[in-house]
Order: sequence, then C-alpha cells, then structure tokens
Amino acid sequence: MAAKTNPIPSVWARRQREPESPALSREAIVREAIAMLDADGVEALSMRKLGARLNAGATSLYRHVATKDELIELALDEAFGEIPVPDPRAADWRADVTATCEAFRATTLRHRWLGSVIGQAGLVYLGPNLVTVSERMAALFAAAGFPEPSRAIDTVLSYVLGMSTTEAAFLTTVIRSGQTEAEFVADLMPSAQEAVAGHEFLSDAFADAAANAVVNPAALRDEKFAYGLNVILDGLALRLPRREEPAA
Amino acid sequence: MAAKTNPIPSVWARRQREPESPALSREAIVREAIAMLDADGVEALSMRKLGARLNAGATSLYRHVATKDELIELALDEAFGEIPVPDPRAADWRADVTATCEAFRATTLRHRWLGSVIGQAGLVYLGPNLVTVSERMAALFAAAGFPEPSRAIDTVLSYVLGMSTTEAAFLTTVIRSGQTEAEFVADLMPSAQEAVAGHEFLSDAFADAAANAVVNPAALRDEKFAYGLNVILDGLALRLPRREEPAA
DNA sequence: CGTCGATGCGCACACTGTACGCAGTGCGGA
DNA sequence: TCCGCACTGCGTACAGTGTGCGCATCGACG
Repeated sequence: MAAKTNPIPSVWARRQREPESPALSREAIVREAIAMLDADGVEALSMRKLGARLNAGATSLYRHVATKDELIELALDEAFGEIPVPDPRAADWRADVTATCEAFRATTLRHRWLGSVIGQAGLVYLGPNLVTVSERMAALFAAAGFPEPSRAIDTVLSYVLGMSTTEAAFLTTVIRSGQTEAEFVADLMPSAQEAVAGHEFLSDAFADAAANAVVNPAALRDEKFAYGLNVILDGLALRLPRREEPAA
Repeated sequence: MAAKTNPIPSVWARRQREPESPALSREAIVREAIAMLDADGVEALSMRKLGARLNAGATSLYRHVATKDELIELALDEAFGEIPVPDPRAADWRADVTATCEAFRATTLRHRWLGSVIGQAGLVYLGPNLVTVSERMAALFAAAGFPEPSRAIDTVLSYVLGMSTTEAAFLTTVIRSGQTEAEFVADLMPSAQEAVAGHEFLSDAFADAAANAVVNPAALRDEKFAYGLNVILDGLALRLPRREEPAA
C-alpha cells in the first residue's frame, strides 16, 4: 500500500505478488459489485470505486467484463441464484409455490437494487439462474396438474415482482432517511394525509394502515404480500382440472 | 439562432424576445422531458440536451425544477394522468377494473421508461395523479362491495406493474434492435433454445410461444396479460361477501 | 428614472464509462 | 537456458454528466 503510489520506479520497489490479494477474476468482481449495490444502490456503483475496492484500477475490470451493463446483468443473475425452489415432491403445490414466492421476495428485499435493474433490463435476459428458477417453478405447476404452467408462472412472477419492487423502493427510502420504518411512517403521515385529503377511500385506508404500521410495519407488509399471493393462488386453483372427473 | 453564439456583446445583438419560443416553464420542461424519455429512454435524458431542445441552457432549467430526480418524478406523475378510471356507476365491476388495468398497461407501454423509474422511486411518491387513480380504483372496489378495497388495489396494481414493466423492457429491446417484434423473436429463438436446453418445461413453453409469437406477438402479449388479470379477478371475486346472505 | 425580484446563462467542479497503448508477468517451445 | 507470446493490469485521455455560483438582463412598479 505504501509503495503503491511511489513515483520513482526503483529496483527495491519492485512489486512482488502479494498473496493476500486474490487477483482479479470475474467472480470476485461480481461478488464485490453485489456488495456495493447492496450497500448503496445502483447509482453508487462506479467502475472506479469498484476497482478501488479490489485494489485495482478502474479499467482493469474491463479485462474480465465487457461493459458495466454486462456486469450488472451478471450481478442480477447471481442474485437470482439465491432463490431456492423446492422439488415438486411435496403433496401441497400451494405451499411449494408460496415458499418460492417468499424466497423471491426475500431476495428482492435483500438486494434492493434488483427492482431498478429489472425495470431496465426486464426479465428477458435468460441468465442461467433465472432460467433455473423458472424451470423449477414450471415443474411445480406441472406436477400440480396445471395444463399451462408457463401462464401460471407469468402471472405469479409478475405479481411478486411488482409488489417486491415497490416494497424495495420504499425500504430504500426509509433506510436513507436514517429512521426506523415505524418512525418514518409516523413522520410521513401528516403530508400523506394532506396528499389524500378530499379522497375519502384513501384517507380511510391510510389512517388504518398508518395505525398498524406504527406498531409493526414489517408484519403489515408480510400480510399484504400474502393476501395478494393467496388471491392469485385461489384464482389459479379454479383453473386446475377437477381430480374427480378425469378428461376423456 | 445565428446571433446566439456571438462572442462579442453588442448593442445590435441585443436579444429581442422571440414570440415563437413560449418561454421556459415547469409544464413546458416536463412536457419536453416526457418527449425525450419516450423517444430514447431514461438514460438518454440529460439536462443539457433537454435545455437545448427548449432553446435554453442546461442550468436555466434549475430555476423551475429543483433537481433532475424531481423532474423525473414530475414526468412520472404526468404520465399517470393519462390513465382514465371510469366512474363506478356501471353494473359490472370486473369490466371497470379490467378497463382501468388495460389503461394502466397501455400507458406503461406508451411510456416505456415508466418501469425503470418506478423501480427506483417506487409507487411511494404520492403524486396527485397517482393518488387520483388509486382513489378512483378504490371507489370501484368499494362500490362492488369489497370490504378491503386497498388490499384489492395493491394486489391488482402489483400484478399490472410487474407485467407491464417486463413487457416494456422487452419492447424497448425489440425497438432498439430495429426489427419488428416477430423478426426479433425469430432471430432470438436459437440462442433462447440453447439457454433452456436441458430444461424440459421451458423448452416446450418456448417452442409453443415462439410459434405463436412469430404470427402475432402483440396478440400473444395481450392474451397473457388478460389471463393473469382474470386469475386475480377470480381470486378477488371469491372474497366478495355473498349477496344472498347479508351480514347481520 | 431607479430599484427590485425573477429569469437565463457561462463557467467550473467533481465525477462518470470506457478506448487505447504501454509495462510487466508467467508459460510453452527451441 | 533463453526467447517470444499471450494475458493481465494500469495511466492517460476524452467526451459527457448533474449541478452550485455569480453575473447579465429583463419587466414591473415606485
């Protein structure tokens, strides 16, 4: 570290391989990028800062990654790799799907930058981990007897994505405020009430929500997510061919 | 135009009000920003270019708008203003909700940058137009007899948001490729099939989807959206208190 | 005519992604 | 043992970004 900025090239300052620094590699770069994204969001990730964290120059990264966008795409798929999807062995397809959706949500809330990135890239990018998650969810629905598993997947994932994205953006705002979620909601209430003044339904809803949110905001979000998911699973169940009368 | 870059300040070059340029105003700035966003997406909007389109310098905009983020927030809410929500007079709540959701989707596909922006800002920002849309949807569900309209709204909007965002991102990719949607899908197929090789459910689903998509991709997307929406509305209908047995 | 608030703008600063060409390293072959 | 080569890292540079600051200009009002 001391010799790093030495302006005089000298025999004695010859750089000798430090075994501490595990060299630059695609995996290390993606891993560190995710750490930065988790810490400060997508607009705080710069190639220079990322390079600095890896004891490297900014442009060195380009030996392992074609472009910043590609790096983000890699980080995105890496994050999807954290979502476990159970085998469809279990008897209860609803439980399996619910667990998967909750894992998806948890991942999105852990990596709060996922929402913004997906908003730009879409779910169209075909990374291996996303493909795996989709395939395993398809297996879940197929085993349950759905005739069109991919329709069911699209429906469920769209909901989970939309809800989780909104939640993640909200949580980011909360965290940036330096307050707890309950404090934040409490402080926001006056201006929120003013914004919905004259709108009777929203005023009521806000008053209710705020009262509960001050007590346990995370539980309220959990419940909201579960409500919508159950609505969708109920709707899907109606499309399941009845067991009693097998098709001709 | 000719005198604009004149380096010598001269009495004769005095700027005389050109009545063509409608002056700088918050509305004009937001309107032009939306035009730029629609044309080239969120990463192509820069204060300098926006200023140039308005025959103004970049920093002049800051007299009317505190920050670029605030400008985007204004553009976001302006776009939401394009979503009409019918009065709950009609007999069929499903038709009303469906129309609203389709309008939401249409707006998101017309302004394809909405998805990325919402991914960063969330639906937490309380702009007047978003508030109005929410209120009117709440009225729809309340008139239909739902005990918890805001729960229903959250569910439906999350789905619509997630699906539309994905669609918008996909369409952006297609348009940037300079091909029609059908051509794009056709060209993408080989690498897509390779990506899902070894995943039996996805391979089947892709083959089916691609066959239809080459014929009429937009119709396929419409149908996919409608399918999920109907699933959700079915699930919600189950939560509607039965008309025949009014509560005590 | 003089003053004032509002508006627009040029400049400057710190920072971004990344193209390019050089310097050092380790390895395969002669 | 030595040479050459592929690979990796880096310093420099360029064009572009958001935005703070202070000055010039304007229309309205006393």
